[in-house]
Amino acid sequence: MPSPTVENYLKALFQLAVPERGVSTRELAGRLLVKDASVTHMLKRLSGTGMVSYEPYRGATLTPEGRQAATAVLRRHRILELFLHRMCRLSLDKVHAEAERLEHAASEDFVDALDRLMDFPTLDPHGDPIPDREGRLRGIDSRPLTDIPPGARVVLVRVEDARPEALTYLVSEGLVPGRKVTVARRLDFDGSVELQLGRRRLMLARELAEGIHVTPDEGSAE
Amino acid sequence: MPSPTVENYLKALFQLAVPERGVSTRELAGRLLVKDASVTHMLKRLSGTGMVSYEPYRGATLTPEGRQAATAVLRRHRILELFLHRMCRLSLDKVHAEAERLEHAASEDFVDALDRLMDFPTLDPHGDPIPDREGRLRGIDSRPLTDIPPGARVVLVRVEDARPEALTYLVSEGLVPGRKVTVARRLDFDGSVELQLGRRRLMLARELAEGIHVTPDEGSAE
DNA sequence: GCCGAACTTTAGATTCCCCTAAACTTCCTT
DNA sequence: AAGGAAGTTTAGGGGAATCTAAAGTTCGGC
Ligand SMILES: [Mn+2]
Ligand SMILES: [Mn+2]
Ligand SMILES: [Mn+2]
Ligand SMILES: [Mn+2]
Repeated sequence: MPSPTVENYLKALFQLAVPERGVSTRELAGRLLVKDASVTHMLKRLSGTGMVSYEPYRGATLTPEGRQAATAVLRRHRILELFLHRMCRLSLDKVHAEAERLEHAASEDFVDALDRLMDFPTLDPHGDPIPDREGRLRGIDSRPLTDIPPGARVVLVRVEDARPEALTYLVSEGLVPGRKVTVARRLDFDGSVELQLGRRRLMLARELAEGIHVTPDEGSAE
Repeated sequence: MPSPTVENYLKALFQLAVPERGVSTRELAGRLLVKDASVTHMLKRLSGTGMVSYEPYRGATLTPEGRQAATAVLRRHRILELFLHRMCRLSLDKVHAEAERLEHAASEDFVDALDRLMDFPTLDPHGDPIPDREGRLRGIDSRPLTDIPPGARVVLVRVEDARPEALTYLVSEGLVPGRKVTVARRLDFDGSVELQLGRRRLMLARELAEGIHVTPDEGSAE
């Protein structure tokens, strides 16, 4: 059984992966909040166990086994998050930290039981897809708020959970998956976006707007 | 935040405690499946942090802070066990191992949410009392099967979860909390007990019978 | 009161995971 | 084609938790 630390490395490697390129030492170190030297050390170890293919100075990639282990962690994480939010009523900005710990302790059996209890959901409470048991994950077509032309009416489908304080703020403004908003303005010089929320207007810095993914609101004519 | 290992030591110290006597190094080592030398090492560390009072060669006792931390772990453990059994349908002989890991990852908030979800239960699925938030735990008056005179009709209130294989066997025989049975015979020379289970009779070795706690069946006249 | 068995601690090593500081590689810019 | 900045690895060390082997303590039985 891989340690929590190893599971976190694998998950990060999976989430930072871009086709055709290895994930760099620095990138991983940044994500995991450890020093570069620690990452190098761990990559060698993971490479030794066959989870990662690693070429010094060239970055690392998951092997098929590593990928499977990584998506298993991601599946546990997201099912746990949804359970914590939907059934335990923990707020959207708290579930990530809790799931971050539970994901390493929860067995497949337990997580499958939660999955059944919630009737086999496909999205976590932040709008991220839940991998199936084989590690496949369905992409959702959505675009970041920063790509939407002014005037468009959209539905939030995903609100990234990377920076907890950012998420806390967005939750406090009601900007959670499912919420409908209108894009009022886009400031091209800094990439910030102004939203119309009912009668209020809210300015979002680019950083924030980039983490909010939306689709056109084709629903209820209102 | 104490590590999982430290939490396990505190919990064991709490559960092995007998009034007026320190818990011995060997006893702890046996319970935690580590060597005596490892226990000595840890006891010094715990003594340094004020969780344990430890006198070399004389055993160890929890301080008030240590006791509080220990009962908090026990509370998490038992609420998780009940949740896994009652809501996730995991079998009685599997919940302990799962809770043993989750207890170190689950926050008080999460566990309190489960507690509410299950309407503030007082007993775990093995019949052990769930400590309240202050660490108080209600004793249940029951006696081990080995103390019951032949002919008595009794209700199982507690089935110890120490040895997993034993529990698996008892579950397979339907010997779970709530089950009513009649004591058929008691073999004084080895302490084993024969039960009448409907039309079947079942012989239980002393080892097993000692871990089954019962009260007189005052319920339904049948 | 002593002696040995049972128990406990000490000493020294190992694994995992992290750190800092120094050396090394890569690759962009001039 | 350097030269240097950015990125990476190596070297050396530390804390947590474990182990084995050896030394020390306690205590019941004679
Ligand atoms: Mn994690
Ligand atoms: Mn999420
Ligand atoms: Mn445990
Ligand atoms: Mn239990």
